[in-house]
Amino acid sequence: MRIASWNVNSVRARVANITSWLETARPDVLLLQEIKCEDDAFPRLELEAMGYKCAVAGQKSYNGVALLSKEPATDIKVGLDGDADDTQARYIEATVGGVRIASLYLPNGNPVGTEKYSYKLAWMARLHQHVQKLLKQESPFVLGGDFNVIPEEVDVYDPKGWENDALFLPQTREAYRSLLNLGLTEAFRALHPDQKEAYSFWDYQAGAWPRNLGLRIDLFLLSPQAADRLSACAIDAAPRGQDKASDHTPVIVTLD
DNA sequence: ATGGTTGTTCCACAA
Repeated sequence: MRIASWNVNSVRARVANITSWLETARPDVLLLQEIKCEDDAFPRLELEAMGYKCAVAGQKSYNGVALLSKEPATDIKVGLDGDADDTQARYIEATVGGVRIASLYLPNGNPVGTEKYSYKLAWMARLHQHVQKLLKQESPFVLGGDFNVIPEEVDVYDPKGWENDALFLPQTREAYRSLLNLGLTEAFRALHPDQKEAYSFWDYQAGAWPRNLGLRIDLFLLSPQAADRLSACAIDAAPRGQDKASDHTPVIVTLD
């Protein structure tokens, strides 16, 4: 089973990029983030024509996540528990082929020192709580998406320049590590412990893409039962170089 | 220190 994740930075602006990538990549599941539209505006017909069912948690203008799958997804859950007032569409989870799969868009958190950063930490705490519940099932699950966390120095082109950013602050990485330490496996780094300059995001500004000034923030976290089946994890940088590209590129994990 | 870019929307904000 191959599961891909892609922050598309507006699904409506990216329909051509997504369909052309799906034509050749053909993952079993595609997780999307930052779809930036409500459910009714989601380009369902175009993606169904590619052979995918769509489970969508949309929102006007900002955020929004989706889970596309060749086989129908069941038991769809939208949002994380723990804050009834949270209206941001950042989490969708469903079962495909016996695997529980989540598409998540973790809050960016900048600027630090504002309510945006406290929301990020609170959201991570809610995710932590939810993962504890999932782990009790002792079955395979995969959390994929834009984590907006730079796990380690090797995952950013300029660690010094990012040390005060919400994506790389010690407190952010601490919350991320405590999530991992529940017993999850970060698929890419587990399989490629020494690979440098393996990025999944390059800013639109300042020639970040041609200069390869990137970040690796699009991740797959696997439960022990999913990690047992982990056979590959790759970043496909090609879509980032195409016309009208998102600032993120797809990452693909393979479970046997 | 600033500016560099993209998308959505209302004349900024988020990234």
